[in-house]
Amino acid sequence: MTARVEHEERRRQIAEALLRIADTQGLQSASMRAVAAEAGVSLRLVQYYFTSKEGLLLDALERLGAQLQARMAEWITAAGTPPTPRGNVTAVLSCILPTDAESRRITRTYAAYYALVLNDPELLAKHGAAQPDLLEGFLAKQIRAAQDAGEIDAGRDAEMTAAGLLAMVNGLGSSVLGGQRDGAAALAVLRHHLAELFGG
Amino acid sequence: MTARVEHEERRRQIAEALLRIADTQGLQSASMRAVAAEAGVSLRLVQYYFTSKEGLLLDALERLGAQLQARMAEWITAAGTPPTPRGNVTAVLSCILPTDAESRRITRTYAAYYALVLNDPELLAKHGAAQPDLLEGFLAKQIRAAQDAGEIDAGRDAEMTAAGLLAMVNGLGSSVLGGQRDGAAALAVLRHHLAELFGG
DNA sequence: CATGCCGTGATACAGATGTATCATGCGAAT
DNA sequence: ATTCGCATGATACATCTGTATCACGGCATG
Repeated sequence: MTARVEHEERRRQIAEALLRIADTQGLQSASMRAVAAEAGVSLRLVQYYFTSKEGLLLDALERLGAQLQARMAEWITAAGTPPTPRGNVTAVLSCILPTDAESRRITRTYAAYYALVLNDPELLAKHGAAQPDLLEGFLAKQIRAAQDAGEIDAGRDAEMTAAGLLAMVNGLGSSVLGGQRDGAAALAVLRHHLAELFGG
Repeated sequence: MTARVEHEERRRQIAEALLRIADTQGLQSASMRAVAAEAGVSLRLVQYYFTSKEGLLLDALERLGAQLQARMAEWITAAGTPPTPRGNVTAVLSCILPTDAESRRITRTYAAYYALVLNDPELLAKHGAAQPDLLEGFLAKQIRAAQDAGEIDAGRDAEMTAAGLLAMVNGLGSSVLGGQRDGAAALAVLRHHLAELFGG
């Protein structure tokens, strides 16, 4: 009936169905059956292409990470040529903030995974959890470059500043998802601090 | 058999059992039966003192909020007399960071609730969700006081600075819970930014 | 003394969930 | 042409979950 279907394509289809559910209803609601229905396939197929639910969750998480990375790359190139440290930092940080539909989606879904990982630390181990550290390193490098160019006071600690900025953006994102403020207000807070770090 | 037991005491006992489970195993694992077992009572009693699970969750959340508030009050008074704006800000922010057992517990449990609220926004409505805003207002007031005293550059926007600091602390807390860094490192980042805001 | 409510236990119920099993059709290789 | 493995469907199973029901002993109030 089916003639050797492409596995990767089916896996993508199913994993993205899970991400869609995680975004709109939370990971709690992402049961095997719900994912199957969302993907338009039978429960059996979800079992077939992903042996266990844990496998499905991990695969979808990797795809989510790739999506975020792609978005960051886009925002960096859109920041103008030639790339400047300030442009890169601004692009990466604003791109994480839930300001438009896609970033809201990504942020919400990441938050759902975060909660999952908190009480199932083994899951974290099975996933390359180095992403935040890489980002922090990238930011620190940009800040050092800006210091060398005289745009930022050389007395500042680049690593500390990078860590603080990234944490602030994460916190701002949480406040947006929690309904405490909207994306524009969060962006304003970020811009304010960036303006204070680089020249006004 | 029982002779008119004190309701409030039983409710406290049960709600704290839920908080204990939420801390150690996550809210997912806090089923009615698990809470009953942890509290050392029968399932029926949990049902009796809290009609529904939602009621139990909300009650426990209020208690958690009270615990955090008490901790902040302690840390503020421990910051020295007379209270200074810088002392207050430092106390409140460091007190939220998961650096010791109790703050880890509170932060973890709040994170669990945060995930719950994300995909069940009605729950948020039934709970006084103004807490973060109040905190932000308090911080902004302290910062303005420091500005009046000449400790902070008067050109800064107090509200933006307060929002940024609070978000940063939340983000740092998440990174600690996620295992990216330990409490001491998070505290160092916070201290670095506070030193930059106030004089070194 | 009788009546009725309060606190508690045991158990039932319906639904959901992850996973396993059995079956079947189709295409390719021998 | 037969055989075998891949892709898929239907269904079963054991477990857990929140909630509801039935029952019963004790204490206070009439």
